[in-house]
Parts: sequence; structure tokens; C-alpha cells
Amino acid sequence: MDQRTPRELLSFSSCDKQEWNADNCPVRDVMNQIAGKWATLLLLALSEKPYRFGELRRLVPDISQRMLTQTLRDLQRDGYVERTVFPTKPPSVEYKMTPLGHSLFSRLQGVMSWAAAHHGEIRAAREKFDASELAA
Amino acid sequence: MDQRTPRELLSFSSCDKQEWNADNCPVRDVMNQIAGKWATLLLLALSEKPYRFGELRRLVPDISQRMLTQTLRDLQRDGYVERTVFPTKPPSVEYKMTPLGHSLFSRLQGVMSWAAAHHGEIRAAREKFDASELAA
DNA sequence: CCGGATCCCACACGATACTG
DNA sequence: CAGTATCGTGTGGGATCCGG
Repeated sequence: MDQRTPRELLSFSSCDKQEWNADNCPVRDVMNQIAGKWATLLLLALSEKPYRFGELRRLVPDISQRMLTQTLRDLQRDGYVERTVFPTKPPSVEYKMTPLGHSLFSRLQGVMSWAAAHHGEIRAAREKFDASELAA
Repeated sequence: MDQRTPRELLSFSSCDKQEWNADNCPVRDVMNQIAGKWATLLLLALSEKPYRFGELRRLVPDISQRMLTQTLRDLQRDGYVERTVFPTKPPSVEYKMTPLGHSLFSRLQGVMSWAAAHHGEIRAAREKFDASELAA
């Protein structure tokens, strides 16, 4: 159903079935899209409320126009985000998260808050690892 | 604590604080590591039980040696995986998920099973999008 | 069996300039 | 305001050979 066992997921992902080349594996196919540098950040922003193009730019200061446009298009393509053009003058465009997007985001939020909560442990682990590397 | 609000996470991620350049943002820092092509698959495999190098290769048939080695090293560096060398002959190396790794994985599993469950909807959304694109 | 070292390429991403 | 178009680059990742 909705919470699958690791083994199930693995058989979905490891492409042991011929019919699933790498790009048809459900897990990989979805993950590869949100694995981009900006997708998660934009989903994060849009999870609260709809935003316009320029507003998103300000929310994520160091994204380039190009990547903002492109990432939003990809999110729209996968059905996570809805794009509405208001023919005002000058025109404005609103991006709004769909139910599918919210559904995905609720899972992503779990990972992101985990990341925020355990960042310290991870940085510590890295330093320890890098230190014991200097035995070279 | 453990489940943060979107707004909290966004302020953690958008680098509006000077002290957090892009690579110091907790969310981005952690996400960028697991966003790789293989990290999630390996965590998936190791979540069940420890595996040896060659076993992992067979579980994920289309990974190259190079990326298997490298990804495992990164996972080890971040503290998700423990590496133990058995000085047998020929040597064998076991990779085992740490408590920290299991903790992260429990969150990732949520995303992955979501992906498996909703893959159909997403593919449908894509086809629809691509079709309405042909009005060009 | 478990990798390290090297070569090479595709593509994600950034910077800049231009349009309706 | 909300984008497209073009160019240039860093690096993630594959293929192959080599070593303990």
C-alpha cells in the first residue's frame, strides 16, 4: 500500500526486472526529479501558500532566473505545482501546490526536519572521519 | 524538535542569515549528499541487513565500481554507514548501517514508498503536460 | 574480493543579455 | 513582471586498467 518494506522497494529499484530500465523504476524516476538542487526548496516555499515568480526569487535569494524557471516547469510537469497566468498589466503568474504536491511534501518534510535536527551529528561525524583520514 | 514547520525549515534553507552560506544550510547540506544517484538505493539495501561490497554490487546491478566505492565512502563519512574489514583471505569488507543511518532511512522510506505508490499519477501528469505542449 | 587511479564526457547549473 | 536564448563551466558519473 502506502508504506512498503525495504525489500519491496529494493526490488522496485534495482531493476532486476527487465521491463524496468533505469528510467522506468518508480523510485528512481521520482527521486531523480526532486534530487535536483532547488526542487525541494521550492516545494518547501510553496507548501505554505501560493507564490508569484518574483516572490519565489526573493524567498530563495541565490537561485538564478534560469533554474527557477526550469525547476518550476519540471515541478509543474510532474503534477506537483499548478501554474496560473493572470493577464493583468504587467502580467503576473501564480504557482500553487497541488494536492499531489502536498502529499509528496508531507513526506519530504520528514526528511528535511530530520536533516535540520541532526545536522550537528553529521558534521561531527565528518570531522571525525576526515581527521582519521590524516593517517596517510 | 523533530517535526519543524515549513517556515522554520525555509528560514533554515534560504540562507537569509549571512552566517549560512549555501553549504552551511543544514537542509541543503544534508540533502545534497543523499540527492546523489545512488545514495538512496544503497541506504535502501543496507537498511535490511549488512552487506559486503560484492553483494551490494549484485543488488544494484547497474552501478559502477567507482560510484559504489565513492558513495559508500560518502555515506560512511556522514556517519550513516560503518565499514569493517575482515582480514580473511581474500579480504572481505562489510558495510553496516548505523543508528543514525537507520534514523535517516526511516524518513527516506516515507518518500520512497510514496514514490512507488504515486508513480502512475506522476507519469500521467507528465504525458498530459507534454501533450498540451504540442500546441507550439 | 575490494577497491584505487586515470581518462573522458554529458549535463546541471550559473552569468549575462534580450523580449512581450 | 515573467520569462526565453545563448554561451561557458564544474563536476557527477561511466569505462577501463591496475594493485594488494
